[in-house]
Amino acid sequence: MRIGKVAERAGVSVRALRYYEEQGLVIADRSPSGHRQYPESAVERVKFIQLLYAAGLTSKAIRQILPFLETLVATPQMTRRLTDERARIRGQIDALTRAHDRLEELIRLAAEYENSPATCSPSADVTASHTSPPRH
Amino acid sequence: MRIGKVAERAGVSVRALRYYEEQGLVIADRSPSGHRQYPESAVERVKFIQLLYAAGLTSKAIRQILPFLETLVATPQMTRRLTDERARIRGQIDALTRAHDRLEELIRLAAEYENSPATCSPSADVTASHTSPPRH
DNA sequence: CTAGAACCTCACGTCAACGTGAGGATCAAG
DNA sequence: CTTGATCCTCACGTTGACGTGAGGTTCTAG
Repeated sequence: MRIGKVAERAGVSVRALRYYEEQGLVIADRSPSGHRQYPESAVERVKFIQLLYAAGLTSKAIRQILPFLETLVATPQMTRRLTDERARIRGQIDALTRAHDRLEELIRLAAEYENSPATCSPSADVTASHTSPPRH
Repeated sequence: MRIGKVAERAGVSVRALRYYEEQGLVIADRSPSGHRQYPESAVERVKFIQLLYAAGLTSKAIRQILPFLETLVATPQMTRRLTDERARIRGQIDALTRAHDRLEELIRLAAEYENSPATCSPSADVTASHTSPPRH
């Protein structure tokens, strides 16, 4: 399969695929004329790479994890990398969840204002990081 | 309060605080000599800014949301911004959760391999290791 | 009074994951 | 055979949130 088709099916740009090769994340055969030739499996591989990128992993971190997919051989270092990244992602989810909850709180206040602008509490400490009190 | 103290208490760098001012996220008085003077509330404000940065908001997005904290006046656009960002964060949490689950799956496979490498790989040459050998 | 800590303003450097031409070769269809 | 789509390799540009000096002023403790 050629690069354009892989890009289309994996939902990434052609440039991204060339970049992934440059980073050692995908390997492509070459036709006699120099065009990249990908196996079918490349599509799933690229999708997985995208998943990890979306989770905040760097090219380097992905490159260190990818060999496990092929060999399924888990060295202690490999296990360590996997669990480390899992921990990082958990932390990231926590941070996002905190931000989400704070925004939700603000959205609730906004809704209260839209329902009755005149009666809104004048000095709620909106920046404080306490959790909202139990609503009855 | 001066910039160094605010930085320390909010857990950010002095440079970051100057950058936030440049971006219009915090306002600081100036002493006659030109040193920035922050109110106590600046610490919480900066922590909130950091929370939003950590959730992937840009300076611009934060700048558009911050006025709501002071006025508590919710225009339709403000409500829109808040809910839009909440949606974005939810999407981000979803993506992270998918990556997390996928890593967990790999970690499970790695653990299986470490428990019985022979069933995963033909080469059973186990050199001296401090990990506990398989007990019959 | 003096030294060092803390502050100031430029202004260039960084890093990652690509985007965006430039300039040219190759492929697929009519 | 030609033409338009697709591909190639450089190689510089982009974006965001700061880092990092350079060169100079101000504050504060002894």
